[in-house]
Amino acid sequence: MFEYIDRESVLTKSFLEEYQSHFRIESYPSKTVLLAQGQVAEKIFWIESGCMRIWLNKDGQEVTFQFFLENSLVASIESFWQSTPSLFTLETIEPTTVWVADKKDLKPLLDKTLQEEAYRNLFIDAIFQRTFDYMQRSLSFVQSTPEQRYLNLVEQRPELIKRIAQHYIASYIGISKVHLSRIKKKLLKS
Amino acid sequence: MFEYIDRESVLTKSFLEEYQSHFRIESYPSKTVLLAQGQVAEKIFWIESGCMRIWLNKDGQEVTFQFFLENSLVASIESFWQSTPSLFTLETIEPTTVWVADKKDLKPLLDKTLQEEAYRNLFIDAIFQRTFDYMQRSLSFVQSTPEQRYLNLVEQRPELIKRIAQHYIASYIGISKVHLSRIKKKLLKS
DNA sequence: CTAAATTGATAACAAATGTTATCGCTTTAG
DNA sequence: CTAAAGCGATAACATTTGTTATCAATTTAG
Repeated sequence: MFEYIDRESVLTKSFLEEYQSHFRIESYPSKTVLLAQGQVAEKIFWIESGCMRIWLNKDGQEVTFQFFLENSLVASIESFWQSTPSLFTLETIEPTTVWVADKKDLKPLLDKTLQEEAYRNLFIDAIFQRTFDYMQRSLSFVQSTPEQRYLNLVEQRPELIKRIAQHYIASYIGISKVHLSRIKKKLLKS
Repeated sequence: MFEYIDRESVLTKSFLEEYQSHFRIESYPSKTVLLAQGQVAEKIFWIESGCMRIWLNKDGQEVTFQFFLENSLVASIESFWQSTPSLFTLETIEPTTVWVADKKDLKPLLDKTLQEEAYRNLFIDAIFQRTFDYMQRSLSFVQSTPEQRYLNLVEQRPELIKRIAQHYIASYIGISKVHLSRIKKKLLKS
């Protein structure tokens, strides 16, 4: 886990060791719910291998809002940060191995880390990046057709297209699975 | 301008005075472009009175992405923070009076402010709030029908519905102006 | 004050998208 | 290994949504 972070960040070794001490490794089969819609997120996950999605209920149908692959940090971020009931259910969609930590252990350490200017700036940039990602996502709905959204995904996140069942992709794009199938057929012809 | 901030934040008087010294007041008529799509944002605005929107071009049509009313801080946030070309055009939609500051003057002051824990936490919370807002917006497109998105707006931002022309609202919701008119008619009947 | 522009509603039609059901083909569980 | 579940394609049909054009009412610019 931390070999990866090390390549990407300026976190020093001592910080890393402190963080690592709070994480434990766990494995789950596919379709395991790690956080249910309505619960408050008390844990954070680092995906070592496998894949998850967050989804929510829309008139009895599951709508997928986001995917997470290995080497990413996952939490129901708004629930984790604000201690509000999660809007989403977090569920594995492949057999998945993660590093888990409890929020109560991590929070003091994070506050300490943010005292230091370099880390603080990294942290702020990371949140901003998240903001821009969501902005782009919102934008894609008013700016692009479903076909364009699919093509963007093919270009920008080809791993998702390869690994993830098509009906999940469809709801992520905001269309029905039948319609996505039609779009693919049309694209094949042209 | 700063009377307002004062009520809402923990900024001390000395900080406020330093910030205020960088702002100047300006007024524009309706339909004034303050930042064009493709330019890098070098200014930040505090709206004293009036109303703006940010929009972008979609196949020759203007699509409205966001509105800003008085007492809010406005910039093409991703352009301002990352110094990248703005995705949006910022334009007034009413006669508008703003406080303006230049990014080059504000940045050093902001860095200094963020040294202090209380301000830093405020700042981080503010960015997170922005993230959650965009998350909700993305979510609304996969989770809700256009009619539900309109009703949410009526409930949560009634000022927008009252003040802003319907065709702007329509593109903000992600539908055509004709369709919004139809939705309103249907709602009247029920 | 007056002409021009903007706004919101509406109709008629076209295109996009959803729903339901069916059918092979994989994959998974036991 | 075998039965069950999951998956992707497809067809038929219903519904939603977009497009274009028109009109009356209102607002704006000069």
